[in-house]
Amino acid sequence: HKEEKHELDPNNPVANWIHARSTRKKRCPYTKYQTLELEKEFLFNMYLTRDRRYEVARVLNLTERQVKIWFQNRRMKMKKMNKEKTDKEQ
Amino acid sequence: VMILRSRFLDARRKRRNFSKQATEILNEYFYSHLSNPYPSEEAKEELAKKCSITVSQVSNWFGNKRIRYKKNIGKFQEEANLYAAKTAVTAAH
DNA sequence: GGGCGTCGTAAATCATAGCG
DNA sequence: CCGCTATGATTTACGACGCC
Repeated sequence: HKEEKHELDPNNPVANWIHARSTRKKRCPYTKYQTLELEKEFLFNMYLTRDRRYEVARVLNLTERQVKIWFQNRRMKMKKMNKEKTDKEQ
Repeated sequence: VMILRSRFLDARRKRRNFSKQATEILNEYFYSHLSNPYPSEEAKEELAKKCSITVSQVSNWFGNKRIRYKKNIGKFQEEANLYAAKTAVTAAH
């Protein structure tokens, strides 16, 4: 489930690969404090309510979108860690 | 507490480079699928088994390989030729 | 039907293995 | 032993698609 429009260029195989959109925001590592607070919030609950998200974003000086995506990524990380843990036990 | 936990998590970054044979297998797949180096989940599982590493590690390897190859195709030209020749030989048999 | 969910990934960055 | 770079892993940010 992953196809984007692209034109063929036999001389450059890379031309067929997925391109990042030029409008994409550059990755900006969060501070220790921001990460710590996000982790605490995640410990409290894995899913954010609308106003909890607003509050966290305000306090940490992040956008609501960044907070939403951070939680999505954090849930994926947890899932991966759980899988590795259960895989190891079999 | 969180500090200790984060140190513990960072400790997981301890790693060894993959074996020569594993790298060989991954590179063979990569260069023989250069026009679309995105192994399916099943292909990843097979590669993981052959390389004695996890599926996650296979995904990491392809992610790193794609971006590093794309960033500097010239640097990998020799390697690309090597594996192209190698797969040509095995195909001839 | 817009907004949030997962999934797979790009790209940058981190941490260190290991070579010269 | 040391500095540097190659390499494996982790962290942000998003597109594609799903569901309600």
